[in-house]
Amino acid sequence: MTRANEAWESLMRAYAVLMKQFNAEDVWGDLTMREYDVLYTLSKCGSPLRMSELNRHVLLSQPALSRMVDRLVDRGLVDRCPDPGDRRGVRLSLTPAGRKTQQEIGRPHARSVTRALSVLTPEELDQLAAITRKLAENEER
Amino acid sequence: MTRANEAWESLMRAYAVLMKQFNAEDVWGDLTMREYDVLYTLSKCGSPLRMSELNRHVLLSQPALSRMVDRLVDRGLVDRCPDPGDRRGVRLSLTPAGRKTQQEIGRPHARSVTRALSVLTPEELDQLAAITRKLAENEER
DNA sequence: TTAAGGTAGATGCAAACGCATGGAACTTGA
DNA sequence: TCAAGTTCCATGCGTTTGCATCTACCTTAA
Repeated sequence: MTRANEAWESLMRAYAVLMKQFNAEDVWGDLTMREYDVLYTLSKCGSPLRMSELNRHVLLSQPALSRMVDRLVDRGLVDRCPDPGDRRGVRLSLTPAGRKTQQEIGRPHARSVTRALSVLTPEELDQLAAITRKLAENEER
Repeated sequence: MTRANEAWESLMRAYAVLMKQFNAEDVWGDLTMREYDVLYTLSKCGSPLRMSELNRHVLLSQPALSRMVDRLVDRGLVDRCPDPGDRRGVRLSLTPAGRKTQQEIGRPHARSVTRALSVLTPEELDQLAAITRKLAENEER
């Protein structure tokens, strides 16, 4: 077992444990965590976002994301309009209602995150952020 | 945005990026990553394992796990037998075929993991493992 | 001993997923 | 300029998922 494999296994385990914890919290309203993730990504990355770009951030297949966006559009949380520059593509953005929903869920969820990670020291938090950022940025190889 | 929230977002993003990378690798045979995860957990945690124990390690609802184990039993990869000490429960273990399959997939996958994490220094790998272990162990609060 | 409450895992069912594929629009090179 | 290849997103379809619920078994306490 190499160091790399131990680190990855430990990361996966932490992810699973925390995701379960967060999922069990009663803050999601009538959204799933995955749906919230889409709203959050749209709010964070700065709309409008392309489908493919959004898909890069969300752990979901392209067809599944396509249909989830469908549903969010139907529910009035996301706006999907054709991209004038590339007529194959779409431009996705939050509606005002979508932004509101994201914020209302995001606030208590952010508190849960803070609480769950409060076992780490500020130095550890910085290290964790730096290391995982390095991993995520190294998208190709 | 607190440090904790930045760290968590970065961790999630790294997880998503790496999972997509691994999923795209052609090493999974006729298993899904989630199915492999079950076999891996059984091999790592030392069988026999209770359903509920297995469920703690796998990011899947209890019913979904129950049915996945069904399928793995049907395919001859997992053995499920009643627990003599608690007749509600079951004892899950790998069959020889299951162990073989896990190893055959695990080997190349482990190499992918090593490669993907090779952007980190040994010190960073140790820090990552230590920090995420701390997070996972703090299961309750 | 037994009734009340809790825990382990299975099952019905609607919703969501991934894979394969489709059509339309962009890009490239001859 | 236009045929071949690529990219973008949507759709058909069988499989898997989560929620709610069920049954069976264990535990506690009166």
